Amino acid sequence: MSTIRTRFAPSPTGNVHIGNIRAAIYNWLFARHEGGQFLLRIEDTDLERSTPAATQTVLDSMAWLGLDYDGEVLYQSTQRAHHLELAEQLLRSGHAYKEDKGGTGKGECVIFRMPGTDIGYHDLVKGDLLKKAEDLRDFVIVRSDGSPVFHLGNVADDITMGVTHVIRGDDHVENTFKHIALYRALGAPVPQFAHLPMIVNAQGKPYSKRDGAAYVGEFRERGFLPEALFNSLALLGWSPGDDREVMTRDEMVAAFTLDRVRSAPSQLDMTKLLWMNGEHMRRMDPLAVADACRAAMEREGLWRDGTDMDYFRAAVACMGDRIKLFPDMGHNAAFFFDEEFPYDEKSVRKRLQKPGALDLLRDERAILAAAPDFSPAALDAAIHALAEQRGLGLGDLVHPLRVAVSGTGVGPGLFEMLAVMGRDRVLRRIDRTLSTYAP
RNA sequence: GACCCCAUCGUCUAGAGGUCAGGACAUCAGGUUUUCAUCCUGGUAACACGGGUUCGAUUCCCGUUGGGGUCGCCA
Repeated sequence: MSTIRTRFAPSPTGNVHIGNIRAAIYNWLFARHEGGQFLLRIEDTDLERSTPAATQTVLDSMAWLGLDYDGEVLYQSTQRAHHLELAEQLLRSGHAYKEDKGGTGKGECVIFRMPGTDIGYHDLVKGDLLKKAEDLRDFVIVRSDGSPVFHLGNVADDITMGVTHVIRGDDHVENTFKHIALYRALGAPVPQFAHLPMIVNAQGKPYSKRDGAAYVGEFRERGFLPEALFNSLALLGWSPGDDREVMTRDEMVAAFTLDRVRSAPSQLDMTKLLWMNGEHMRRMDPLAVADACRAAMEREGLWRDGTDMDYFRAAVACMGDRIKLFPDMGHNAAFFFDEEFPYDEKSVRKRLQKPGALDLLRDERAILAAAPDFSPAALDAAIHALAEQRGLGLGDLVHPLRVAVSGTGVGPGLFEMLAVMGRDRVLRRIDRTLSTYAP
């Protein structure tokens, strides 16, 4: 009774590419679905780039997305002696030989000898794949400076970790034939392989930094929800088979199978990701949404110390669907917290600088000052009554008032917004507006 | 160049011989609304091409075209 084991084996470079993290997500999803284990190996053999900070970036990205791994992290750099030992073993068994490859004078390296036969395997997403013997070449497994090469370390560590399913990007399919030969020569069971199509840009080329946000950290900084990025990335190449799209982690775990993974590359649609983010936000607890907005605003330096949390939460709730990303609270709703909010010139011209507009605003102020109750319904009734009394449309009263208290022509429903702001604040703002624009 | 992979609306996808080719995002047109965002209704929009196989191909096979990947003492 062997249990399924998958792994994510990134080399820490300081950034985690979305294509890479998607591979991690699929490994995680598959392991969780099968009740198996999801392991983590850091391929830190490139000492130049593999700094502690770079490794921490990988760990942070995974934690943020909820990709919890089983057991201890295996740092590949600790396995060097073992890798070299395996190379010796291959040398002894005749599966490898030493040679000054290319006669460059760099010294002898260890080269793996391909078996000279065709090698085929069944890829869990691409189907049956075969490579003819003549298309398979011997390859270096230990450099002349004595360091093990990727292929050897990768296979050796997967054997050590007992990995049963290797799920990775399809830029590795060609390597797979080499790896299979290595497993066999080492007398180890060959794992199952599943190669994922890449995430591409509109030109069909690998999606990169130039195409927009390409690293997990960037999505986090922009204020995306990890659930939304997880969901979107999972759906890029996989679908549950029904029409569900907005899904929880648990739902995806329950539905995930490798045979439903497509083998054609796909593009990440930022607009749909934004929509997905909104969907997940709407499913969140309102208090958590407010906290996340605050955190995002703090990150961007938009948070004002001393802001009353109850007022902040009410304001967030009032903004509702208008917030697509958490930082939007700071971008589009700053007027809630800023008594010196700027006035949108166009709105002022259109709503406040028309004949009689300011007089009307004074009347509205009087009514608001006298309103027995500052609830949305009561305010609605009061302003409605004034409109009726003057024979005006509701808009004639609503628009100037909105600009007077928020400086902008767009925002939440006026009466809800006034109720959240409260009488004192509203009156103060009207006074400011009046003194600013009164002739 | 050699080897390999891929091909359904603009995008993400469902589809595993017979469907009005379905859904989502985007888009367009109405409706609701004090604005915006929502929300509701409806619409436009796809099987790359050519051969087969079959009573019947989006679906199976071959080819063409197009796109991509790999060909390191990188990972």
